[in-house]
Amino acid sequence: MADVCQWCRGSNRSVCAAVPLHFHEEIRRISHIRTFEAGTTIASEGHEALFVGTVLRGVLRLVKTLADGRQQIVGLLFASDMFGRVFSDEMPFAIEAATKVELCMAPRRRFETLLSRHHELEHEILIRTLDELDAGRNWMVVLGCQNMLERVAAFLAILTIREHVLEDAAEGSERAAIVEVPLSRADMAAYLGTTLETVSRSIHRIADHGAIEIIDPRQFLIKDWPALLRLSGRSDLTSHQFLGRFSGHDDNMRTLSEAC
Amino acid sequence: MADVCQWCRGSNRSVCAAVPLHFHEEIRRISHIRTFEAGTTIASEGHEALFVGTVLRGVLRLVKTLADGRQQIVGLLFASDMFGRVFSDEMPFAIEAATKVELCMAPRRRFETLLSRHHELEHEILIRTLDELDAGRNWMVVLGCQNMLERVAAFLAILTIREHVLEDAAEGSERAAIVEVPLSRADMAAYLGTTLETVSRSIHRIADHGAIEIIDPRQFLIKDWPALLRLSGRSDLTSHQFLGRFSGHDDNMRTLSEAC
DNA sequence: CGTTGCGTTGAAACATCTCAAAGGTTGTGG
DNA sequence: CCACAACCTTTGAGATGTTTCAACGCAACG
Repeated sequence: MADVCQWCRGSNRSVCAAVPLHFHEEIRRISHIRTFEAGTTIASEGHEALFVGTVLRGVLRLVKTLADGRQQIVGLLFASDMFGRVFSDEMPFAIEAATKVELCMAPRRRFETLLSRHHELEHEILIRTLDELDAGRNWMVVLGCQNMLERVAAFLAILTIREHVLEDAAEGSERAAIVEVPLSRADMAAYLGTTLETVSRSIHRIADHGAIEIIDPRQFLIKDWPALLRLSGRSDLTSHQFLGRFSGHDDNMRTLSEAC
Repeated sequence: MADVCQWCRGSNRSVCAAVPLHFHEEIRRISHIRTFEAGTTIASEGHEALFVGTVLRGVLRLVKTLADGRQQIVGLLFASDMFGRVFSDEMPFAIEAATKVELCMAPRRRFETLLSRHHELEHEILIRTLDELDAGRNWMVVLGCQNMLERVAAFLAILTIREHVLEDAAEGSERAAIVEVPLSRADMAAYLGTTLETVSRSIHRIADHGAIEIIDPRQFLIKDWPALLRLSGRSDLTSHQFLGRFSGHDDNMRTLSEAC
């Protein structure tokens, strides 16, 4: 329990990392760390939102299920993203573990009380919510007016940026440009608004174009980054559009994005 | 200038209406009211966000334009909605007048300064941003996994709820169930992620089903609300999902939604 | 009275979905 | 070590929904 906040003092984009250290003691007091296996439902759609928190490791998916069973993933949460819904009694979407996840979680009510006393913290959450809103609207553009090849390419491009931003921020290393997709074809399809077959076909077409090389179904080598961006139909793509301002300090990837 | 805040003291969902009256004096001091003709660009994508404010009358559209000219409307702002982007220097989307609009606007920087001094106001903005995020994600479901007939039906249903909530809140009247669509077919298409031809065909198919009657291209009589909801594929549809918590006080429409 | 802008309608082209089957990998038990 | 099942991914071919392109209708306007 003593080292709950250790992770958040590191260099990351979490709310806690953005907030003065003396807040950590208070946050620590109401928080605990838990892990969940892939596939676990952390919070159900329509139920009361009991917990909020931060993703430490793994990926969460926000899922909306229609009455007839159709599902749409409306958001993916990676390490340092906040999950849960403050100031609302009902979860508008389910929160599920897309991979094995490690979460730092706190009871929602107690966290809200804490917010009311610490406006700096609430301000940081506003900033992140605004960025998430922008990112969500950017994703609406993908869903609304891009074809399936473009959607898949855009998804891979965004994932690439995101992963390399995190890595570089953490260790400053220049790794080989490999994207690790932490999702099944079915999850990708649910996020991209299509079917798993179309996702599979699109990935192979992107590989045929020479932009990527398929290492295994979940790992791709970025062979030609400008080509990938071109296929995504979003040469305008820069990390901060989908990831928020906290991802913009990475010169290496910025160069890559601006190369087209 | 003296009555800038008059509107916001009425019964509406605006930030100002939610905040103690003594704030109005301060907000008034930095605000002014302006009208813009339909089609005017109020803020350009990628430019600095100079103003924020509230829609008093009319409809704003948030537009993202891709390099090749494709456009997606990622949000529509109605009376009492806030526009602009606090705490960001660059507008991620263009703000355009979809109809003639009347706006109460304030310089962004000065408004941010005001926010830093009045946490109640910032809190209200957080609440609204969270609700907008939920609404945006709900719209992602529409774009991601509903067919064109369902999208158009859902759009009409949401508009119906929204208009009647506002009207009923304002005057408590029980008007005939007429939806007024404040958008051209092209704008509807850009919002729904399709073409204007498909929008037109879908509207006529909905009319063929008997759910609506086309009075003129922008006015529809709701003949069978349950049928409209059924066609939308979202019988789960309640106003607060797309409109935020401030629309939930209307018993009349809630009965309508829950009738299915 | 022609022009302009917007909405509707039709028919062919196209992208994506659906259904079906095959291929590959992983883990388990014989 | 092999056989087998379970699961995920890939591939194929026909069905379907949507787009595209073109023409037409209609009202507002100069």
